[in-house]
Amino acid sequence: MPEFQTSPGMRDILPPESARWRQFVAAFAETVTAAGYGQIIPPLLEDIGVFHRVGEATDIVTKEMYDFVDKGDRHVALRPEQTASVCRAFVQHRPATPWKVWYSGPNFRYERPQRGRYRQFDQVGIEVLGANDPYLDVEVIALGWNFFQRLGLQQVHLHLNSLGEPQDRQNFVAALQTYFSEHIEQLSDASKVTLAKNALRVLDSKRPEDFDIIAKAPKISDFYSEAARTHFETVLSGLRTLNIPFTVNEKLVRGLDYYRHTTFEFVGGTLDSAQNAIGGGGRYDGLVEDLGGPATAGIGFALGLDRTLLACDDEGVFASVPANVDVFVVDTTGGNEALIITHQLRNAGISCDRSFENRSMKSQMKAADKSGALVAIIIGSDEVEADAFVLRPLRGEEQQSTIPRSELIPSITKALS
RNA sequence: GUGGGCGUAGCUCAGUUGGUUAGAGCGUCAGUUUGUGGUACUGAAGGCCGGGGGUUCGAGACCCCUCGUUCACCCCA
Repeated sequence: MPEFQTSPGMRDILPPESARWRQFVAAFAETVTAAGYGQIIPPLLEDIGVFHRVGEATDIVTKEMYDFVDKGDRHVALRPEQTASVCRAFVQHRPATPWKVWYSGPNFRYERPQRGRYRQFDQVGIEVLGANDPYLDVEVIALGWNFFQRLGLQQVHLHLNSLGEPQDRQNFVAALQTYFSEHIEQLSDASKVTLAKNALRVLDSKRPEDFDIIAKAPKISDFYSEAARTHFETVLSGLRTLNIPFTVNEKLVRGLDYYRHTTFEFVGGTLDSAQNAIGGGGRYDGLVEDLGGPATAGIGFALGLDRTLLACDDEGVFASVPANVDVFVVDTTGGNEALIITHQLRNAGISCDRSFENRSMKSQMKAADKSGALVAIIIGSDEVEADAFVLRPLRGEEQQSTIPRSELIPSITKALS
């Protein structure tokens, strides 16, 4: 074992896997920029207060944050997510609304690693600040849906719920608290602990012994105000109009107080139930306000790369490994010819590679094959003398041919087309 | 934070109730008569058997600790 390895929960993404990551982010960027979203690149590090506002006194903040005091005595933290940073940026810069942004990049949470869960993990996401319109909810959800379609994931399900207006939510939580307290003996031990902290999250329990009592619990839909019901129904009918299938799941909740109205999750059909959520989001108000800005409506979602790529593996999408280069230059004269030709090709926009350390021709041909190149250019002493090169197709039955140096670029361009 | 599984070559793994120079496949590199890849054959390089301590005449195998990894719990902004 080497002396130095990655820290727990951190890993290197090497080629060719890294190419998949790039494609993933590129596909997401194309999906959302086509809908008018601009990219925001917030810093990895924020004042810890930015994140404290997100979830006061939860495990999130108390145990799972990468925080430290910097050399200027500032208490800072590596961002555990990007929504809070986006809201902080909104307050700091006050852009015109609606402000539609997308992001991608690593986040950090000090958790015990397991399948699809790392301490440094990448997410992509979008947020829209300053518009409280159910059609925007539909747009945001539809963009997530479109993205999965674009990737080729067939088995993603959309789960949807509404938490109502703040007052609805508050009434509902009070009713839940009363109900669960009356039946506390029937709850699992873990859920008893959860109840003491947040009654809403008990609904989220995946423990079978809780299922019965949860099934009989008060329903959020009985607490909706007229406005909340109208908002939610507009969202649902919008999704139907776009032919986006969904399941209303009243157990889909968010523990944090500033969530309201629409919440949703994208669930991977092939993943185990305990960790099948590959992305989620919802409408939130109050977060911008908590960070010192004006009361501002917000909605967004984030998708985790790791779990989404697991789902891609399961469904066999994204499997093709792209070739490294189109052309491979084989030079048996020592390497100077390859130096010149690769330079010319690259300047002409043609991808190419070569061998180093003056290996045997056979060895260079092997490297050419492995590179995935479509053609090899072969230069030996004969070719140097004739001021020519051999163009050898590597895929298919075509014969090789000798071509004058002056026709390098046109001949290669033709061979690749 | 809690509990279980697993750490042997770059990778995937064998390794017999503890017994002498630790193996295979893949990969890498080099050859198979002089300038041609994929297939085949030959050969080579490459291991403090995760680390530390202990038991033993003897440990890759057994015990303890530790680190890493993995699965689950927990949590999930």
